[in-house]
Amino acid sequence: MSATIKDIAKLAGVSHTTVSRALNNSPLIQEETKERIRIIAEQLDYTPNYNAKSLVLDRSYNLGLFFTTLSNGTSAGFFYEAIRGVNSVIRDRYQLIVKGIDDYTSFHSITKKSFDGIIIVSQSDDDGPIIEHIANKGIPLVVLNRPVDTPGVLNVLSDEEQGAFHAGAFLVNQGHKKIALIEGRKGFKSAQNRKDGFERAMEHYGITVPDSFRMPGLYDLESGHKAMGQFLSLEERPTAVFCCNDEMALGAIKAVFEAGLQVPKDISVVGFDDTVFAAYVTPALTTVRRPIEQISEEGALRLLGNIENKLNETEQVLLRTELIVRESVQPLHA
Amino acid sequence: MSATIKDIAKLAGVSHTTVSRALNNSPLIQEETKERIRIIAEQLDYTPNYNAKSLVLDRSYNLGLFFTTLSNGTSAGFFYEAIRGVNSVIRDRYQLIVKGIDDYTSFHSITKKSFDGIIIVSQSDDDGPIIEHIANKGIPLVVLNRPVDTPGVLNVLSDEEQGAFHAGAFLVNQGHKKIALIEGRKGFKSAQNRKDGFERAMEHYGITVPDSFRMPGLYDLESGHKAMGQFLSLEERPTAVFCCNDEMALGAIKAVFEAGLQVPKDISVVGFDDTVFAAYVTPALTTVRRPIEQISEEGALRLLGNIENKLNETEQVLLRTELIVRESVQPLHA
DNA sequence: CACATCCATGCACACGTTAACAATAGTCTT
DNA sequence: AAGACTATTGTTAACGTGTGCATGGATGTG
Repeated sequence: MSATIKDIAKLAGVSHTTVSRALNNSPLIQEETKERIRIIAEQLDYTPNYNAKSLVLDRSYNLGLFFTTLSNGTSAGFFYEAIRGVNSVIRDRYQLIVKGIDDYTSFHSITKKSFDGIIIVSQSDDDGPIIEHIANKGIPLVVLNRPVDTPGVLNVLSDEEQGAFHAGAFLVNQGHKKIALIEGRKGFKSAQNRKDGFERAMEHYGITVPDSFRMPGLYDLESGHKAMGQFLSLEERPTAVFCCNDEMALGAIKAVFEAGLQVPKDISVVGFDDTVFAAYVTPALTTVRRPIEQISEEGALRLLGNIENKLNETEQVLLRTELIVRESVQPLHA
Repeated sequence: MSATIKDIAKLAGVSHTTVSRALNNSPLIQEETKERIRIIAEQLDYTPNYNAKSLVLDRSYNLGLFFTTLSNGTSAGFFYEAIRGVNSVIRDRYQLIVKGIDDYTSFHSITKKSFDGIIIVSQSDDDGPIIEHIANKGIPLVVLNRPVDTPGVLNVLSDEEQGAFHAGAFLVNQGHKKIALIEGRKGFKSAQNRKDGFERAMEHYGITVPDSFRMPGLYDLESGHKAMGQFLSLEERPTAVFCCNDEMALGAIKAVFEAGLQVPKDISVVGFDDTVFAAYVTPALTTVRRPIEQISEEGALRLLGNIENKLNETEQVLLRTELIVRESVQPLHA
């Protein structure tokens, strides 16, 4: 059906070896021979058979992009940005194969032959086994978005501690002194990091946060709502609340409105994640944005570096988050 | 490195052909021989080399999922749902290769050898050339989301005319009689379909829409804002406005608020698309949802049918939209 | 002029798999 | 008991490409 190097060879009156070399721009072949062959290839609309190439070169030209799950729980914006970021660096050098980890019944088919490298956008501790499997098989790997301590694995993620620090600092700089915290789900590393950053900011500015200004949370709407309820029932209320994610912030805002108060006029609220809806709720939410697209770009870039230079660099890279200031924080003039 | 059928053959004391047949469960091989070979394969942790398989079987096990663009303009939710839908159908039978059409500098590398089939989620008329290229190459193809008249191409999309009809009918059923229309961008087929559906609903219920109740639009925030401005300046205002997409609806709502009026109390608004933010704006937008996930499922299913049965069914499938009722429409009691 | 050197190309095989055809042994038929 | 048929396995080539080694011609050198 489609032309092969042998067809070209016949027309050019050379061996298929020469054609192969010419099309790969080998220095062994005379320049004019190359040119002649290139022209014939063009005329025949020749495209190399990548399956054959793969077989002999032992490369697949495939890059795996695996998400914890495709079916549920991954936010659309997150997903989109991750694919965009990776795609922007690989362009036409590799094919991007998108998969959900939970679609695998067995990791058996994940081999060095079928993937030149793999990018895991990890959103759960359950991804441990697949990470280990891939590392064991010796496939170049980068894990994004979640800290991971398997040795020999590249790891790129956002510096959430720093992001939370900035959010806290911002509140202080806006004149707030009575600042409360709604924590993330216990056991999640992100929850710990965000809390740590917040605490560090408070310490740094010499602000003490009483125990009554700290409430646990579960990263969901309801727990944010409940926590804010508690704060509102205090004799001395906080003037600002830092919520460890946007969803809890939304719940918190709802609680404020239900109490007949206003955000940000009566209480300021800051979230974390810059979820898609953050810009559209009322008031638009001031929040911390994780640079997902940048993370995936950086991750893809370093992975390609490892693949193409046959290195095995294995550091952990932290990228800075960005504070997105919208309308949910009120400056307080002393 | 990794085991091949020849390694298995040696251990089993048979020829590699027998191993190949055994592992492919050929009826030619004795059941006990099969079992013996399977056990050895298991022990060696054998995985077939798909590149070799592909070469001889002339199949790639790859399915292309192409979007008009990845870099810009595709909405995240749309993107996510499309991938989910397709992914749920193919599972482990194929690898899903995600690409942006605008990343291709040449379609040259898109061949029958590298893709067993291709799904195009089309969002622009500019996709014409690639569709034709793929159809010419004889690669099984389905185009989603946008009507396409290239012969020999499967086409699955939502019935927007019907969706707009329902939206219009809903307004009438809520008691509205003075209903206005903000049209989509001229020249877009979707604009025509949505308008047609709306008109049909008005006719069906015997409601006349004066010319002053019709404004052109560009599918963007600003044109929606401007059009609503016009309606508000009329002596006799409409009580409800159907906007041909959500973004214009948003602009329209903004105009209402700026005029000191309320949605839906003073004017009801309906959108189209169920964009991600539709649920989060205030008031939450009543709108028409296109079943993207269902479209991509249906499309993938039919594509696989064509691939695996070597058919070339080539019909156009219209799927029903769904009216999502939220808070932007007020029932009007006569 | 004989020999070494270098440049451009070809030969033959390899990659891992499937499949057409051949071969062997056992079974059935008459 | 001979021939036909069947069931199971093996032999060999093929898919399209890349590469180590061999080859042959041109060029340079003493």
